[in-house]
Amino acid sequence: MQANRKQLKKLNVLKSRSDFLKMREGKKWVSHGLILQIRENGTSDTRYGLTVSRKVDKSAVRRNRIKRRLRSVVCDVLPLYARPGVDYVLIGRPQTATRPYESLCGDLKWCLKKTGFLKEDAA
RNA sequence: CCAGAGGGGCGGAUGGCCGCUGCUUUUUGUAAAAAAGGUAGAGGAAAGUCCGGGCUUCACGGAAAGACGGCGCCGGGUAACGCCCGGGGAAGGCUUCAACGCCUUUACGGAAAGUGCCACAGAAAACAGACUACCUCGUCCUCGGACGGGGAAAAGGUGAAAAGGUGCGGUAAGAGCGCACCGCGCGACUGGCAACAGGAGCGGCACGGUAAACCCCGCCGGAAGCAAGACCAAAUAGGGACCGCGCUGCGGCUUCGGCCGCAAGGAUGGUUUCCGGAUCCGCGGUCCGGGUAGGUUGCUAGAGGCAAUGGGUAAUCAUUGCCCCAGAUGAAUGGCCAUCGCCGGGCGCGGAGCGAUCUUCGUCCGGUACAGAACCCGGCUUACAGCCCCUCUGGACAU
Repeated sequence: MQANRKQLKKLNVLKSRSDFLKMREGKKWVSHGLILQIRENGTSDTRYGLTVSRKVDKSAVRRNRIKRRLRSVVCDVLPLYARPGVDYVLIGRPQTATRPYESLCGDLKWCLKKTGFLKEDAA
């Protein structure tokens, strides 16, 4: 289920604060391990961003671990299952640090399916 | 061997698949860049942001004073410190008949520069004091008391603290009133760089505590911070300069290029027309400066590490040699998995022992901390699963 390298290169990172604020206009779906915000960006690029606020965990070490696991999930799932030309923002939850990795990948696919952005040709 | 105290150190390992950031090599490519390989990549506290610096900007630069803030035994270390090391004083604890000694703590300058405060109790508490009881004199009388004058700080009671303590002399009773010892103050002189220590002799004893109360004295401090600062600079709006075309009427001004005000007109908008209203009064092009998003830089070779030798009780310093050791920026240094360590507990076989119990090995379960560089150093404080080393104390065993 690993994505190959060519597909990974298409992923860009959301950086500016205004991009994140625009995500409020898009769709949102909550799963057990993560929250997905989704919005079409009008280009052919697939972009993603991560949000783990201080509300989730006060410890910077555990917040960084949550972000690293989410980034890994994004690299494994998005190139294969997500439609291009869309911005994705994953929001961490306290359970993200301890939930099994396979379940986290399943959570992201579930959110894609529920928001209607799952790629049609992916099984 | 076990337990405790103090000091110092370490802060899991190996492998597989897939990734991230910097530097670098080769190949491809006009270039941008891409691919493959190599190499480096979180901490003892990176944390809290509490002190001290470097660095940057502000004031042209410097000095002094005042205000404000901080610090405060002495000597040393340091770029500097409120930090560190050594020493001294004081307080507390242990041992001891006691001293000596050992350990711990310590914002520890000045109370004869001045001001303030010292509750309650008590007769009296800071220019300190006669309540009871003591001694004596006088008067009265119911003959042992009452009242009045005086002497006395020895006794009682109060308090955190009561005018040096004990003994002898002395006295009407007493009192450093006198003497001895102890305490206290001043102190020649001696030791020490100093803080300070010892102390001949002198003084009948006065001069309470509190400065984390005001204050006084000495020393230090300009302010803000890498979101500092420097550079490049899109879109949009707005500013300025120049060029080309356009510029109705009236009035005013004029440096004769034009400009301003009013009216008319035009443009925008609406499916069309008319009426009314709103907004605007030039349009196009080129260039310039400020400056936002964004980007580059500052950004890691430094009060740097490691080793040896030497000086010093130590903190630490000097010399020589070797080494280059994170630079991210919605923020890299990882994600997943396997095996093994380490610690705790259960079970099983075996071993030691009379026994309590201890233990090799195997197996199962649980745990494996605190915590993430953000310009960089020196400290302090706080958090921390476990493990190792040294010193001391107590206990057990053996001799």
